[in-house]
Amino acid sequence: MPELPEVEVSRQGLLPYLSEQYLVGAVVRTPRLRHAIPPDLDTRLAGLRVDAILRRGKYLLLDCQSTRGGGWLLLHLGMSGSLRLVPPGTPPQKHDHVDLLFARTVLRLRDPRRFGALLWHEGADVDRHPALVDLGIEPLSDAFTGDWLYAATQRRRVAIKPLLMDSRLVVGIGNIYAAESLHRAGVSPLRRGDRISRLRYRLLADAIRSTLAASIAAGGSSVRDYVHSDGGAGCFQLSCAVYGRAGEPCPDCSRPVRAIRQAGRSTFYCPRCQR
DNA sequence: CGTTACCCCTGGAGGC
DNA sequence: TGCCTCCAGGGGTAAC
Repeated sequence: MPELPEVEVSRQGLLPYLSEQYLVGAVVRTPRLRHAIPPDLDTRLAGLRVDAILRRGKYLLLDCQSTRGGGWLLLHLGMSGSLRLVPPGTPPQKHDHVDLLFARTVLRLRDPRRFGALLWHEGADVDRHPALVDLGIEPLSDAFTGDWLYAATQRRRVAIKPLLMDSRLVVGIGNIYAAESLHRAGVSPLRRGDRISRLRYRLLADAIRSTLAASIAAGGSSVRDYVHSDGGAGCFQLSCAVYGRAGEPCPDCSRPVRAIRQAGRSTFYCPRCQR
């Protein structure tokens, strides 16, 4: 569920509550999600202060440095993860796997499918963590342009849609935003990466940036104690043009949206508007 | 090397 | 009501 916008909205929602706050411990109810949760998490975190919350791709990074052995907490929400802030003592519900305990609040991780992750990185330079070291460009960075995409895909024969979802190329674009960005740019999800013009890559980069930014802006207004969500409405707060709309009319040309499968994932697109 | 297939896990929807 | 199948917003790994 969470793609880049949802993670970024969670980051912004957590920031005012957790920055400069001291951790007092952790409660781990489930030994492993995608990976094993650090077994000594409770003692390791006690006394550390959250100095910053960053995002890299779909990872949330809590900077917990200290003069004596601090590090970084890496959080990934997988397909079904969500975070919320609850008062201390709030009884956990099903799939509430981990609590990060602060003096006056609890950050609670819920993840029914357990595809998420909670990792610890010892030391200061979190970019060297194995989960982050091979990640690609940030789509909201200034360096992410149509020209960059064009240059990076000249030897890629794979279809553009799975290419956009490859986090070693560009991070944060999941199944929904890949479909929506391609529709907005008028590019077929089936088109090979090395067969898209520079001009159309510029349209695509702009579409990715604006789609992600609009979703962040829409989500940013609704965050309080409940830090993102199960996004049940689909594309977070925004409505989707094609995702999940097989057979419905394309908003631009009214012809039916087509559903196919690519690399094991569903793809939605308009065969008329997207070439 | 690039690319595909499969796996991890639970829950909801829909068919029978 | 139950049981079955299929599907789901992610990503890591093995195999071709």
